[in-house]
Amino acid sequence: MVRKPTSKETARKPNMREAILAAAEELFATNGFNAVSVRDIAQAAGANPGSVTYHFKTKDGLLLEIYRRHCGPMNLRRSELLAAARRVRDLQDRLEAVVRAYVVPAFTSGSDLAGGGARFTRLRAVMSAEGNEVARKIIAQTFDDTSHAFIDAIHESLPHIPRTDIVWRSHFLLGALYYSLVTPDRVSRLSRGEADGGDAASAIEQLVQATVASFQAPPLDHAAPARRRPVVSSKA
Amino acid sequence: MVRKPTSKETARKPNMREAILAAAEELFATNGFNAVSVRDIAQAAGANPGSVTYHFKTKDGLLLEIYRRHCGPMNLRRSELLAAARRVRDLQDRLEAVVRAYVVPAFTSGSDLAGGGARFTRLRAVMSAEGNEVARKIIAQTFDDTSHAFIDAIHESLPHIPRTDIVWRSHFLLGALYYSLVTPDRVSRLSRGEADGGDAASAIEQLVQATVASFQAPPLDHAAPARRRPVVSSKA
DNA sequence: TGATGTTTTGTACGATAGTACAAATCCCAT
DNA sequence: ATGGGATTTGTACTATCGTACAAAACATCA
Repeated sequence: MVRKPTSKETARKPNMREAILAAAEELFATNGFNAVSVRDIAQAAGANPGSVTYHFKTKDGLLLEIYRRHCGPMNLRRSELLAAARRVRDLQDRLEAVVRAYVVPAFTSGSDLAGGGARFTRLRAVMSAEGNEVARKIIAQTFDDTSHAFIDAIHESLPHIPRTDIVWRSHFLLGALYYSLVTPDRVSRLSRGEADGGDAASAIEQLVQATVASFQAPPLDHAAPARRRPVVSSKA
Repeated sequence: MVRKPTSKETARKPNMREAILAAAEELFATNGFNAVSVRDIAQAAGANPGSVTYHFKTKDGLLLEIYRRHCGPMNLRRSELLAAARRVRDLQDRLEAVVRAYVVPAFTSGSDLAGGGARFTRLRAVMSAEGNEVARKIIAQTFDDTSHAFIDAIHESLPHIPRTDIVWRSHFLLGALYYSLVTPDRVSRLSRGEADGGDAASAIEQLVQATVASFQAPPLDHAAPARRRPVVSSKA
């Protein structure tokens, strides 16, 4: 009954619905789910609280729609980049390409929606931290496939590393990624202004290089920890 | 029946106060600050809602007290371990010791309080994600000194890496650390049961090794990205 | 024991939460 | 222009929030 594409393809007035989604996304990503009221969202969107109920029925429904809106495009983008990365010949280069395929869509727009994917990724980080039920369900059934695909791709590039280690390290990657989006100011602060934590390009490059190196670390499955070989040459 | 621990001194009945603190810590760390009501805390502690007000005045005051309770011991522990790590002769070993000195107290008890430091660290992760004001203030003025000390120590072991890169990578470390405590189940799930994300010893070992490798990655300050040399031998 | 200060209990209050719903408004095909 | 569905508005209801506060219960010491 909501469907009414009679003449002009889409809804004639997508403004309000979109504005509410954008406002909610921003507020949730910044303050968490529970700290933001429906009235806050409506006010930020220049809408009436009743409009939120009308379009999304409940507050949970609003969050759900935000996820639905982003998950598809973002995972699609990742799939494309991953497929391209898999075709890289050199194993070393391929590893970096795979990691980049995972990281880049999280920072840049996973879709054509304004604001880019960084906001949505920050939202995911916050929902994850809050243990939000709605988010947890969607995440597990939407992102686990993608995660497995990436883990497999990384494992291909590093066959001698146990899959378990790769899982841990890719988990660290996601944590680092989330945290970089949650508190970018901390980077600026600790670097005494020499780095800008909010600069996506820097964050991506730093994250990719650090992560590639972490994946390349020797496995630690063995009971007796093998003597690690020097990874950085002393040529300075 | 009960020995007398003291005559006057401090609280004669620390039970309730402690129970409230412990319950709040657990609930906040699991569900976030705003999702937990004072009544939830009181019920979990077997106390009356009024007791919370009596002991901590406000909900913010309760959170503040949780931080006060842990920050001191945890930073002390880190200082001790860092001082010991600094005395390690071999640069390679020292780097690992420094990273370990940062990671270990976050997982194991930062004090003698029941439950260990992991719960408090998880709490910090969640508060950070929610942008909690009370937490933000304490964090900046309590942990930044420690963070700088660790960054300096790492920089000592890796003089050829720009400080900016070290800041980024230690930021990633903290993010990975937080995320490991927030959603350990994801590790278990993605590894298909082969790894236990909740096992602190595994998490520490994996995190330390991955992080050490990431710190050792070549710097990327240069405009023209230098061709990275193979880090993993091709003997496999 | 009885007085005294501390802690716990019970309850109440104002504010705000999510949501429901009727009335008002808007847009487009007729 | 106009009728009718889609949207927006305004408002109200109930639940729960954080907090305050008086009374009850308790522990300690003269």
